Amino acid sequence: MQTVHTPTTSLKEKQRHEREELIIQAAEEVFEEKGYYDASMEEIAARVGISKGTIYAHFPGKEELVAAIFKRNTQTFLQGIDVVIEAEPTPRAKLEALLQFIYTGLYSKQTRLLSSMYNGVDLKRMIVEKGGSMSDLWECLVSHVTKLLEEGKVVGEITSSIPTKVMLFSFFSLFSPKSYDRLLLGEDFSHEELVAHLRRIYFNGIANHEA
Amino acid sequence: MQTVHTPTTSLKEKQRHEREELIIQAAEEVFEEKGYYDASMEEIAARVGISKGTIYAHFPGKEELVAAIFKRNTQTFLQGIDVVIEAEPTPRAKLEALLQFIYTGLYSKQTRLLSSMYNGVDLKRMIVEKGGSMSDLWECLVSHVTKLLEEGKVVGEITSSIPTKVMLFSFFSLFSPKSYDRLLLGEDFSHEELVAHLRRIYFNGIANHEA
Amino acid sequence: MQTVHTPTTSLKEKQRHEREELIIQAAEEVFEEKGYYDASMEEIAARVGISKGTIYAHFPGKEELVAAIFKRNTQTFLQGIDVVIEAEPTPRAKLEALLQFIYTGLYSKQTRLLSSMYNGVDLKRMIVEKGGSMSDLWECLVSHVTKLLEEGKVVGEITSSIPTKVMLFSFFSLFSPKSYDRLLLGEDFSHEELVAHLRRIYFNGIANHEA
Amino acid sequence: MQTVHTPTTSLKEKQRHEREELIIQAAEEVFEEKGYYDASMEEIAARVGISKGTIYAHFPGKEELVAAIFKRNTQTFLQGIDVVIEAEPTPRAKLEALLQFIYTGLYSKQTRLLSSMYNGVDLKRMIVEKGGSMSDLWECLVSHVTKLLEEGKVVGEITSSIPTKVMLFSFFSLFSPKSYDRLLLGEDFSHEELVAHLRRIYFNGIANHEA
DNA sequence: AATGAATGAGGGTTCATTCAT
DNA sequence: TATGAATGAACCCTCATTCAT
Repeated sequence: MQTVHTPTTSLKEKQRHEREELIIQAAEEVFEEKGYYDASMEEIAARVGISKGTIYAHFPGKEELVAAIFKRNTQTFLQGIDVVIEAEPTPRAKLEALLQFIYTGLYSKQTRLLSSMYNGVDLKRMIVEKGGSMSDLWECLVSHVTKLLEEGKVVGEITSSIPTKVMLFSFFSLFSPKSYDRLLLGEDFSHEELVAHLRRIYFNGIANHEA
Repeated sequence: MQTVHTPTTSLKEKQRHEREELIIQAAEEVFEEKGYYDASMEEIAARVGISKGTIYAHFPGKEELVAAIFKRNTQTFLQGIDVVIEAEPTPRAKLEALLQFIYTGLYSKQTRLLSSMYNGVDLKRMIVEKGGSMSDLWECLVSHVTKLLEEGKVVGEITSSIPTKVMLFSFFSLFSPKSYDRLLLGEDFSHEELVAHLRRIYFNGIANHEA
Repeated sequence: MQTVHTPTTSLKEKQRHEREELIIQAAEEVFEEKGYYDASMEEIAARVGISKGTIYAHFPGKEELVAAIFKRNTQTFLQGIDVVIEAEPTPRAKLEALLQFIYTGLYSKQTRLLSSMYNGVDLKRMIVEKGGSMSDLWECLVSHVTKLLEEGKVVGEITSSIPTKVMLFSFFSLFSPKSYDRLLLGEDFSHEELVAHLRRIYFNGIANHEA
Repeated sequence: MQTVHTPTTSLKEKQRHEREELIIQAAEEVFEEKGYYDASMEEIAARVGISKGTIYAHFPGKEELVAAIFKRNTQTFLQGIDVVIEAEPTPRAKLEALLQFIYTGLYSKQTRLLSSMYNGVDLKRMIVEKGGSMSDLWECLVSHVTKLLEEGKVVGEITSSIPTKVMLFSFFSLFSPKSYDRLLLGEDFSHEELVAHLRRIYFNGIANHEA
């Protein structure tokens, strides 16, 4: 009997989720293309093929739409991190795998989106207020990398003469997707090639050359 | 007669320039504090102590105000680069000096400003369209760094096994001021310490270790 | 067959009526609490425990819902008037009874509702257009009071030196529930006390003091 | 010298005031015609012959526009009250004069406006919050009438057997302009006639008949 | 017949830009 | 030339109403 009703409910739930997913995707596109302010609810709606009002049936407002984007991406992303890391033997190998995962995965998109919106609203405030999940992604990432770097120091793979925090900072600086990458690199490099080179620079840069 | 008028004209010209400078300074402040959208012409004018309308006597619009900021910074900046570079002997020393100059100078502010506004407007389009001068800074910087990197390769200071373009990219990635620097680093490092560490990572990363 | 169906139909009819009654009650509540504009169909529906759409199966729109409220109240009210009046001997006694009936009965609510919504919509137009029934209540009331006042004049209970129309106007002015009653009176008076005093003022005011 | 500047300033001030006055007048019209909600800033602006935005240069928002209306009316009104009262000898005469003043003056419009908007917004809240002046009018009026009624009781003109508060309430009930006055009275009475009759009813109603 | 997701017109508000003074 | 009042387009959001299920 409940088997009769449960599917019915999940059908609607499912449709609702699909619709929300479509909205989030469109919003993501438009936000990235135009930035937070020039992205209008109207255009987002139009790109989904629905009306403005419908968005508000799914998300309370524009800010919450941004928060939802981050939340979704965060969830997807966090799920992958552990799997990737555990598959590798040494701290350095783990870091390299993490790096590959980040750079080729949706962290790339996320960061690009973030940077396209930073200082959009009080995006800082907003993400702190509404998106506990956003901080989660960040903290999870930071704690993983920190742990790996320190393990690397312990096993002698990584030099101890540079503070871990600086290495952490370099890590994110070097591998964060830049909006000017194409500008600098032209079309000469694939993502894969680029990341391979950057990896070499980074690990050479932090390597323990005395070993 | 014209000898009477010419100085008068230059006086006015001078005053005009001073006024524009004041506007640009105020605009720079407000844009960085609030981002492109939340910065209002009203507030910029108020901070200069003039009226909105007067801004329009000097700049055609808000976008052009941004362009003017970049243009002025560019000019100031370009003037310093050559001096700094020429004072050093080797390619690597030149690069390090350039780096120091960049990181401690106003390129820092410029970048921060840029990132605080990126995707504010169609800032991408705008800078391309209106800011020929913007590209100038960029291209000058790029050509200098490229030249130095290649010279370093020639003299054997720098490994030839990584493409110059990638090194270039790394250079800017690693040393560009990030909005999350304080977040990652806390208050533990001064700018000077940080740049010293990053320099070590970078040059170790691209060093020719066979030498 | 039709004997089978007829009761079925009336059952449905009855249920339909009950449903409409529930909607009207909820609407009345919400309209009075929030006023016409801030009352949303959503909330009315929610308070009945049905969906918005269902309301539209019973009433063509929000305005008609208001009209229906007045219509129902009118009917209920008109039924009481005659009974009350006939039970009294003299015109003045009839008027006093009527007054008591009005003031303690649902005319009070009606008027409060009306005033809470007046100029809500083009409520004026609407009531004229849609609520023939509304005018009915009004006209019935007016004709009864007019008749009683004139009878009172004839029997010498009421002064003839004031036009009946003015007395009529005073009647409604004095006894209409005001939204500021609590404001002026504080908590010092019960409805009963207040109406007793007002009755005295009114009848003293219109009394034939020569008699 | 200051005589040169002062007029310049007052000219602009004056123009500003005139413009505000025009806006308030138009707003008053539209609010009364349509009620708070159906009155759109657009229409108010159109009726002044200006654009929507201009209204916002004078008033922070729609609610404040309402508050401004009340404030202005209040000021105008309060100025008249004392003058009118002092010119009369006895409490009753003062009350009658006050009544005449109220009924024929702009209190009439004010009340009509108020009633046309009551329950519009949280108009209650709003007026309390923003329009200290609104309460002022009310309290001033109430305190005057109360005082006069009690003086009347002391000198024996007015019966002591009805609480002053009730008389107060009756006073406002009877003389407040009603939206249904024309409905009840037709075109048979002028304001003057009507107020004369009501005055008689009221004072007869509260008179001390034992005297 | 009931649902509630979707619609879309409409409203208040902001602000870059213009222009009469 | 400087001013700042005025403009008006654009935006976010609400909610009565509709309609596919």
